[in-house]
Parts: sequence; C-alpha cells; structure tokens
Amino acid sequence: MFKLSKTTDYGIVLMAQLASEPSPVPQNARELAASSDLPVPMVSKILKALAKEGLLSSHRGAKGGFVLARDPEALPVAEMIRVLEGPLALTDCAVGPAVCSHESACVVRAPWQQINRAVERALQDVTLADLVRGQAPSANAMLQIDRSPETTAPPSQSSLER
Amino acid sequence: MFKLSKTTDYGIVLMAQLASEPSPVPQNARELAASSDLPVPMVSKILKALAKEGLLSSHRGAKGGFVLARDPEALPVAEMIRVLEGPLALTDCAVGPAVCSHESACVVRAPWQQINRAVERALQDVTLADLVRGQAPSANAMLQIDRSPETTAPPSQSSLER
DNA sequence: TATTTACGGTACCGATTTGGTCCGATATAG
DNA sequence: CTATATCGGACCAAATCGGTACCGTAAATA
Repeated sequence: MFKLSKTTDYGIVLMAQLASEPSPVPQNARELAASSDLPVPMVSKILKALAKEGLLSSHRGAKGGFVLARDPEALPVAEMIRVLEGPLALTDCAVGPAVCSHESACVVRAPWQQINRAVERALQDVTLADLVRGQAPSANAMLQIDRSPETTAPPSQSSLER
Repeated sequence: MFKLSKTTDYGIVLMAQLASEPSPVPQNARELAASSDLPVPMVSKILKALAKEGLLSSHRGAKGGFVLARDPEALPVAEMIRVLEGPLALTDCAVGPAVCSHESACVVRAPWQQINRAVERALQDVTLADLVRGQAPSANAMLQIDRSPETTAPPSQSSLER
C-alpha cells in the first residue's frame, strides 16, 4: 500500500511529542506512551530505533529516558521517514542503480525518478519543528503547478489520527 | 515501507506499454507480459483489476485482449495508484474523518494533511501520457520552495527499473 | 454449431513484514 | 554495595503481500 508504516507513523508522533515540550530531563518510554496514548511495547521499540540512528539520545538507569539529539528546526520529515523505513523510493528502481533485471523492457524509467524526487522534496521541506508548530509552512507553495484541474482530488475533509 | 506495491508498479508499466503504441487492436495478457518481461499470471491478474476499475476495456474470445479505456493525457498517475492500491494517504488519518481513537493525544494532525495533499498533488500533475513521453513535464516546477538546502537529498543517480 | 482463444473470478500457498513479548545489560540512588 | 529503574537486543505470532493455479464464461472463426 502507499502509506507509511505504523512504526514510522508512531515514530514521528513521538518525535513531535518530545519536541513539543523541550524539557532537558529525559522522558522514558512509559511516559511517552502514556502521553501519546500508544501501546508501550511498540513505543519502546520505536524509541530504540530512533536512538540507534542518532535522532534521539538515550540514557539508561534510573531517571533515564530519551531526549532529542538534533535541532527540530533542522530535522526534515523526510529524514525521519528514511531512518524508520529505509530509503524513500516509490519504486525499487529509485533506490539504487542497476538493480533492475529488465532494464531494456522498461518503458518508464526516467519519469519515475522525477516524480520520486518531487515527493521527496515535499517531505524534505517540512521539519519536525514545523510539525509541532501545527502546520507545514510552505505547504501552500508546494502545491504549485496545476495541470489537471482538481478532478479527482478528495474532499479536503479534516480528519485526525496519526 | 514507503513505496508502491509491485502490483501498482507493474500496473503502471503495463498501462504505459499500452499507451506507448496506440494500436487499436487489443493486446492480450501474454503479449503484454512478454513485452514487459513480467510473469504472465501476475500480469493477467493486474490487467483484470485495471479492467474492472475502468482504466482498461477488455475483449474476450479469440483476438481479444485489452485496450486503454481512457485518454492518457487525462489520466494522472495518482489515479492509477488509487485504483490499484486504494486511496493514497500517507497516514491512516488522511483517508477518512474520525477514524482515530486518540484524537486528543495526537500532536500532529493538520500538518500531515498538508504534506499528504502536497504529495498527492505531485502525483496528480503527471499523466500517463507524460510517462510514455519519457518525462514528467512539470517536475522541475514541482520542486519549488527550498527551505533546507539539499542536505540529505541523495545523489541524482540515474538508475533503472520499474 | 463445435472448437479455439482469451478474459473473469476465486481460492490457494509461501515469503516478507508488522506488531508485540521477554529477558539481559547498565546506570543511578541510597 | 545493593537495589531499582530503564534501555538494548533477541525472539515469536499474526497479518499482509507477491505470486500461482484452476475453472467458468464469452467471443470469434470455421
């Protein structure tokens, strides 16, 4: 399917949670799970991954927990996604060169690259800080260029979840 | 992971294949599988789905096969994706309203909506015709708005596959 | 009308991914 | 030094996805 995994979804929420109250004292997995209303084991697992990848710094023992390891202003959503579920590529061919066994038969190589880059850029332009601020700043600007006049776009319904 | 399913991937290649040579005579599953170098059963399965959803029109019996049912110029990539793997939403919350059980605890509702819309728009702006033409026309334009200066963007390596 | 061709639907299997549990390592507190 | 809190890593069950096979139905041709 074309959506983020739960892991990534939760992960970003947790990062946002940590960024929203920049307390210098580490927050542990249980606290974060509680304040986000998410299952503790999953939260724990995700926090581990984030720490391992250097987005969070972890502290063990009593009064331990996690704190942000990087400036939210300089942490794009794209990178969080990349850390939590690998290189973001819509098709396999976008990840590395010459992975494809049927290069010759493939009709649509280059365009995918371009589309992929566009999507990536959209995710690169929003930072963690933007998320906690409550809106993606350049979102309107990102929507440039209207070739097809909004035919199939879904109703801009406001829904909520992570 | 953050990528299209094989089904969708293949499906778009097949659509492109059909669009690249606008022959009025239907092409059957075997032919299309051969020219795309893909397993026949899978191709067959995908073609069925595309026909069922109205993107292809099918003709049974001898000399039967599939032909495009819609104008490639007016068929956005977004729609093909939507047909093949459901509503395109990065997070579950973008699909419908009030699906979320922890609304109150969620920190990052609105921003996701905006990001999602931006991605969707990027995919909406490229048509099947663009794909077979060999490039996404507004790709450059889509990349507007640079807040972060190309920090983590991967090398623009040309790789190839579907 | 009989035969051949090719789509249409359903059911099935194996592999991968996802969501979740448990125990050991380590740092702080007293 | 001992006890306790908390992260770190290995491990397991379930769902999903990629891929396959089978049988029914429709159209074309002779």
